[in-house]
Amino acid sequence: MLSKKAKYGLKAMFYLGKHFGKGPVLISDLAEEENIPKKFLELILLELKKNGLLYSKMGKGGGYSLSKSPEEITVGQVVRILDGPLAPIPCVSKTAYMKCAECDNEKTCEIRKIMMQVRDASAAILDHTSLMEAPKAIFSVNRKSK
Amino acid sequence: MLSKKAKYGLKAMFYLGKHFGKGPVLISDLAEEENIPKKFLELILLELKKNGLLYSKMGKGGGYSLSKSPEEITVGQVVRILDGPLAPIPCVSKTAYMKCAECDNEKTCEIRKIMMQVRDASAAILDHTSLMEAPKAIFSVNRKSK
DNA sequence: TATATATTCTATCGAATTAGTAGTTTATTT
DNA sequence: AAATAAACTACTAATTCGATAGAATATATA
Repeated sequence: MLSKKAKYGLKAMFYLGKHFGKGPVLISDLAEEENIPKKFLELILLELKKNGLLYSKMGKGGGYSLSKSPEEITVGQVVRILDGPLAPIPCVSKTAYMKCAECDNEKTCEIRKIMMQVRDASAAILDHTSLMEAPKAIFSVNRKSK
Repeated sequence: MLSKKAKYGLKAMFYLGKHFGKGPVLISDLAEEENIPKKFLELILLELKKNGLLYSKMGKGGGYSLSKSPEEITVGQVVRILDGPLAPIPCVSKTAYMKCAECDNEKTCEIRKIMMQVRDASAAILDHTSLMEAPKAIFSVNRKSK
């Protein structure tokens, strides 16, 4: 499940994507426009900033803006920062791999094989969808064998 | 993230799949073989039984077995019972749809469009992978447009 | 330099979820 | 009746989620 945090974060990022090049946006405005609890949004934007996706400026005339163009920021990046790895289980994560405590033979683990496919499919979609092209459905899943 | 509950449940189901046709399996044996806390496993098996995936018998000579052949049970079914809908957000779930509280225009919601793709990709994999064919990689994700 | 503005930081909090455990009850076989 | 094994009920500790509160810091401008 996508957390509210990630959902709010994505909303904010899309909003900032639409405003890209038009100067900084205030947290307050963003919160009101997108119906996000302001204080919660503060933390979210800060986290996205610390991970290099946002630029901010304090004081009058300040606010938040994307640190690069919307085409260069993917939904996958945002989700990973706010919700952690896309992988359903740590042992199939490419960005945060961790061996299963119990599992002795990773090669033969059925669960791992399936979840690997799920991870790959999800990552393929989320990592190739930027804040610009988001609305387009650019992927499909095709049956191969059997 | 796949919960431990679902992970244990899948392990148990694969185990029962391998023992299909060889008589009932004891919770105790299953718990020990697969390194699952016995009491926790009890609850899991009960839930899978109540949802029609397992058959059980009390008393001596009793135990658990699949209620149908392993080919007929998919990983998706097991995960949905134990962890709920596959969809990352309720508004893209086919089995447990729920409108987003805030969202006024579902058609134009970017997040929804992306998560719909993720759901479809995940469901395609999990719903077409049975307890038998689990180890095979039968799907791939192909880029379409752009 | 004082003031207003806006982000940043630290801390806390209630509710829900997760991952179990304990103990009792019921059904079944011998 | 005794042994066996699942079924049921009820907790609980620890963590995560979704926030909120208030103070600190940086920046612009008058």
